[in-house]
Amino acid sequence: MAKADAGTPRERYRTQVRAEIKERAWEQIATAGASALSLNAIAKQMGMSGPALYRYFAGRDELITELIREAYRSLAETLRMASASGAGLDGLAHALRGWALDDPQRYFLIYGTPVPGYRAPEDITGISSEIMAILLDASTALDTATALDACTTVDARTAVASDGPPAPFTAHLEDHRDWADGHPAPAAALHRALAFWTRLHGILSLELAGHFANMGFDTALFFASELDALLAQRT
Amino acid sequence: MAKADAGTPRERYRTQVRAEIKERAWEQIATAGASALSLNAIAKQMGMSGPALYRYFAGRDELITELIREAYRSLAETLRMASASGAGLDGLAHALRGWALDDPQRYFLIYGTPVPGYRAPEDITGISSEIMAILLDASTALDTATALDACTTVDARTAVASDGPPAPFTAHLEDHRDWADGHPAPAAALHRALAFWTRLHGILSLELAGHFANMGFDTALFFASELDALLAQRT
DNA sequence: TGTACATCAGTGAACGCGCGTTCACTGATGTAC
DNA sequence: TGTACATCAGTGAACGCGCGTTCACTGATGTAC
Repeated sequence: MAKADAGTPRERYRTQVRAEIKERAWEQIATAGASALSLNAIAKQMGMSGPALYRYFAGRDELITELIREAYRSLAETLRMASASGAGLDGLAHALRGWALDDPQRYFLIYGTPVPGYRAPEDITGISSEIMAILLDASTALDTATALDACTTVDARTAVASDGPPAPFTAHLEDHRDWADGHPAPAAALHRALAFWTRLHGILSLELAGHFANMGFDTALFFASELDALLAQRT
Repeated sequence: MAKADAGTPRERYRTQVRAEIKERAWEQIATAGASALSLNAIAKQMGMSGPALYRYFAGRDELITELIREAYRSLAETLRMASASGAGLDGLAHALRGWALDDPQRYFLIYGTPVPGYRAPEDITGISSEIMAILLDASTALDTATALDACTTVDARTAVASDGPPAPFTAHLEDHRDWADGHPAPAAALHRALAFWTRLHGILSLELAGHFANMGFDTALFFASELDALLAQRT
């Protein structure tokens, strides 16, 4: 009767098979992309008949949704661990990059071309804003540290990062910060977090899609360069 | 016998029907994404039978390839016109944004999630590097103008844009500029062009995918802000 | 100008495929007395 | 401990669908004399 009957052998078997289905699904996605994911193909690969999967998922849509959820959770946990190890925005960036390179199609499942009409369920929005919260934490920490530096050193190049009037868009964010969901980050940190997200996504998505192939430069170096510029920039 | 028999009524009809097929294809892509594109559905919508389309395209793959080519050509022409009107990098950025917002799925056809295994034909690479050349022109022009400013004015904030030793990645590009395809742009301009591309793509792709929906800030303002930062940045 | 022929757009039937999904059923596993 | 029953994983057949693609054919349009 209890909802979490995880102890009984049958329940353990169930979760195990569910896990294997998802495992095969990830393999398929990595090989041929999410649009090619097929229940029958997964079943065949597991040595079962197609309808058997309906014991574990209500249908293809539910499986895909679960995979998206899993991708979000995996990314959130990766960033949470990087954050916990005290690496700051720089560490988050490299954790993000590592996670993306680890399974490009998983990255695209979250940040790739949207399929028109699909709506992500409610709980995924939650994970998504948890990710944003981690970014905002690190962003706030950076700005705070920079401000302290500026007070205790005479290095003008560091000081400029928190000097002068705020950028127009930073000012705009003062009045449009609902998406930060109550996070106490200053507007400058919101601004930096947004730039962090979009700039790194820009590089990663083009890199993973192969648009840098045959261009010959070192993509890791470019990534690091953009990251440096971002961290040094005044918002 | 001549290859371009564009004058004869039959040829005019042919190109007209071909154009309508592509038109319907774009409508379908805009509605349901590229993966949902179906020859039979297009034929039905035009009031013909499915096999009729094989008079105009060798198959689904050729049609999609042609659409991708058309998207690249459209983008290249849009940027070429913006460039010709003398608007510089700023104008290119807004032309790019307008083009992307005009038909998000067309943008994703070029810059979206790649389908593993697909290889673009040779001539598309050509258009792609033509786009890059336009970017490099504008980027070079900006750096040159900035350098002149720095010589004739005493505004230190402008001068810093071309001051000091080059960034490490700019130095790296000195040795890895084959992709510029003989373009005479200085390495700093290559660097800025790359940042232009990836940063704006980062914003646009997330915006078009709906990741900014319900965040409440003005995406156009964010775009302009990132553009300003990019143009002011020293490379 | 009309007649004979070639070109070619479009049709309808058909093939084979794989998809998601349903349903009635079998057989093994777990549970209650 | 064994017996009766309930649970439930998995099967195989079937449905309906739409897809890309081929093929032989019809009929209209253009061309050559």
